[in-house]
Parts: sequence; structure tokens; C-alpha cells
Amino acid sequence: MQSFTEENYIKAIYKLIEANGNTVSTNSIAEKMNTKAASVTDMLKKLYTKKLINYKKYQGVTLTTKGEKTALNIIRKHRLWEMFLVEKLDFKWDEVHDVAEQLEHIDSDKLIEQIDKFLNYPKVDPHGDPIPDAKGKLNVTKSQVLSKFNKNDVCVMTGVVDHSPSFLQYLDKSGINLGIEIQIKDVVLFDRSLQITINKNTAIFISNEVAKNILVIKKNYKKNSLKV
Amino acid sequence: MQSFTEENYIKAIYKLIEANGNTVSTNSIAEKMNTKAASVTDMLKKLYTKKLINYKKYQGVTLTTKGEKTALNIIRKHRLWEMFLVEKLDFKWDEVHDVAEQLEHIDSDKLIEQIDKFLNYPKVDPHGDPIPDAKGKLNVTKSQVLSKFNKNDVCVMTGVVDHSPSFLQYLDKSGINLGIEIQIKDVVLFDRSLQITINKNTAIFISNEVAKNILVIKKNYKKNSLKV
DNA sequence: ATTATATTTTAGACTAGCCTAAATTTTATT
DNA sequence: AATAAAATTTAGGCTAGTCTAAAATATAAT
Ligand SMILES: [Mn+2]
Ligand SMILES: [Mn+2]
Ligand SMILES: [Mn+2]
Ligand SMILES: [Mn+2]
Repeated sequence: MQSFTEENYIKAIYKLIEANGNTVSTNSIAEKMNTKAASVTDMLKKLYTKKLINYKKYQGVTLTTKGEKTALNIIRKHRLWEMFLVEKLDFKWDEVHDVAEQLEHIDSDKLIEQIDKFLNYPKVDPHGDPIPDAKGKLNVTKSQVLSKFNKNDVCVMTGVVDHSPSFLQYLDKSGINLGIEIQIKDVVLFDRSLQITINKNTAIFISNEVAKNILVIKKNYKKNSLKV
Repeated sequence: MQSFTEENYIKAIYKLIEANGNTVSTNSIAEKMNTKAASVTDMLKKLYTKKLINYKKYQGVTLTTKGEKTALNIIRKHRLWEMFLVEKLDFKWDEVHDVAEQLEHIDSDKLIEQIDKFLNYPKVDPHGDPIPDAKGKLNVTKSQVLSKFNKNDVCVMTGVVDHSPSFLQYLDKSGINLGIEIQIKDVVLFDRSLQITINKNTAIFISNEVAKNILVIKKNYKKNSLKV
């Protein structure tokens, strides 16, 4: 069994690898964990003796199979709890993160399996992030950021990059939620800001910065897909 | 804000006072917390500086108003979580305690108020223990142990004294649950074991030790009560 | 009223996690 | 290739919470 602190380090390492590929540096962990590099080095030694990470001095860090399984289990719990809070307790998607940061450390297999069942085995969390299954299997998402698409493209929103409350609240206020259909009506060349419609309603403007934080899947990509 | 450890000490002190009256000794806290007296003394100094307990060297301990409020809030959370586990996640009453010991430390007012609402504001937990309200108000229970009653008395079961899984499982197996009507058919003078009926069914025997751990309220005590 | 026993506190030490400052190693730049 | 800069690790120290052993105090027994 790991301490809360160890679990948070493992999750941080997992997310850094997911975001930036292969190995991860001491400094980047320190930044993500809001600690100092010296503290990270101490913890890396400990995680190494517990066989959770591969670590050689000055060489950066990767997760072992055991470490990755551990990380995915924490992420599974985090996302299921977020889903529970939104679906059952009327939390907004910008309110769940801090509570889930605590709940993800509760140690009870039965609890998390029952929560999963209670929610009817959801595939994604309130932010569109995939929920690993009990064996640690994670569906890879093929979403892309909205800013990559062009005039007249039609997409469905599937997630967000930035998870901050302020960004999520801005999306709420703008009527931008998971599942909406977004059509790009115009792209301003100067700053790549977008004019879009949501579910074919009146158009709104969003900045390129916003578009870079909205994940979508392009609609009607396959010729033989259903046109509704 | 308190650490998990501090919260557990405060709850232990509250329960010892509740069980044994007025002040509580260093040794009794050590026993309940599975620590040594020296560790308790250290913690008492800390809780005193935080104004959570009244403490003078060698004189025993009581809770301040602030300490009692803290204790009741932790107990509120513990019991609401137990209720949630039983009512919504199909846990048995003997399975909830260890998980609730973890969940009671989750820090979120909104979470616990929403859980309360989700459960429709229950008054007692799965073991019949009263749930303090958000202001820390606790309904005093007038239940008594079944062993105090006599032949032909009719009671309703309202709670348990012993909360151990083995005792709770024994009760399950014997059909003894909260809300059942218990009639004392016979009392064996030699060992004060009881022959009882449950909801007027065929009689079973229980030991005095078991009867001392079952809480009940006597039925039809008032002459003008409803006879169903 | 002394003495003996039990309880509680203090003293000193340990681990987990964190820090700053200094030393080491790697990487980048001339 | 030599040097400068950046990244990382080590050294030493701090707090929370724990322990054992010893000292102090309170309680019980003569
Ligand atoms: Mn989150
Ligand atoms: Mn999420
Ligand atoms: Mn309990
Ligand atoms: Mn209970």
C-alpha cells in the first residue's frame, strides 16, 4: 500500500509521461507537485526501492508496469468519483476536481466497483476523459483540438485540455458543453480566432487560445457514416 | 484545519467521554488509538494549543466547545457515509465501518450536505446511531439494552452496542435487524439467557452477552399508545 | 504517614516528507 | 575542447507523529 503522497507522485509522473512522452525530469515533477527538486529526488529513491519507477541518477524516470497499474487505478478512482459527484450529487464540472483529489485515495476495491456499477459503468468522466477499467485498460481517445480544424468543418465536442474552473465556467457561460455540435463558420487569419455555431444556433466568437483547449472529433469523416 | 490524526484523536476523546463520563485519561486514549501513552501526551499538548481540549498535566482531558463541534462533525460524516454505503451501494452493515473511517476525513462541506440530501436527511445510521445535523445537534437516544427487560416485555430494536463485524454478522444470521419487534418469552435465571420471538415468529435463544449488546425501546409503554 | 504501585510526562530517537544551500553531473555555448 | 549554465543530487535540518526508557506525579496499600 502507498501513502497519499506516494500516490500523488505516481499520478504526476504518469500524467507527465502521457503529456510529454518517454522519460520525465526531476524538475518537471517538482513543478507539477509544487515541491522542490531535492524533495523529488528523495521520493524517486523511495519509489524506486518499491519498484514503482525505473530510475537511474540524472537519467530521468519512467513508470514500471506496477507503477503504471497503480497510476491508472488512481486515475480510475478520480474520474469515477468526479462522475459520481456530477451525476448523483449535482456538482458542476468545475467543482469536482478538488474533492476528487481527496476521494481518489480512499482504499476499498468494493467501494469503487460499486460506484462504477451505481453509475452504470461510464466510459468517460465529466470532462470527457476516459475512465480506465478495473484491469487498468484505458481507451485511447482520437480527439483533436478544435484549433486544428478549418472553415466549414463540423465537429462534436468530446473533452477539454485545460481543466481549470475558470475555463470550465467560461465554457458553461458560452453554452459549450460535451456533446455539442460545433461548426466552424469562419477563421480569422490574423489571430486564428473562430466564429462557430453550437448545435446550429447563432454564431459566437472564440479565441484561438480557447479553441486550443477544446477537444473534438470531426463529424462525417467517413463517406458511409450516418447523416442525421 | 486538522490532520487525519488529530481528527481521530478528537473523535476518540469524544467517544470515551460519551461512554465513561466527564474526563478521560491518557491511558484510555492510548488504548483506543492503539498508540502509547507518550504519544498521546504529545498530541494532547498540540490539541490544547489548538484550543480543542481542556488539559492540565496529570488531570485528564475534556473537549472544548470547539473540540466537541469538531468531533460531532466527524461523526456526522462517518454516519452519513455509512448510510450512503448501505442505502446506495449495497454494503452490509458489517462492511461499512473501515471505509467510513477513511471517508469521514474528506474535507468538503458541499459534499456532505449533498450526501445528506441524496439520502433524504436520515436520522440514524445503519447501526441505529443518531446522525448529528449540520449544526452539530445530536438526538439523544432513550434506548436501553435488551438484557434489562423481563419476561413478556415487547420491544423494538433500535441499535447495537458492539459494532464488530462478527457480532453484526451473527445478528444477521439470527434474523435480528433494526426495527424488528422482540418479545421476551422466557428468561433463564441461571445465566440470564433469553428466549425471544422476532416479529412474532418461532422463538430463538440468545445469550445474556448478546442481549447486553442489543439496544431496544419498550413497546406500549404509554397506556394511550396505538396498538397495531 | 510511609511505602509501593500505577499513571503520566519527559527525554531522546526514529521515519516520512519537506526545505535550503552546496556539491556534482549533464547539457549548452563558445 | 574548454567553459558556462542548467539540472540534479547530496548534506544537513525541520515538523508531525511515533516509539522506548527513565523521571515525575498521583493513587493505593500498608
Ligand atoms: Mn479532476
Ligand atoms: Mn476529470
Ligand atoms: Mn462505524
Ligand atoms: Mn455506525
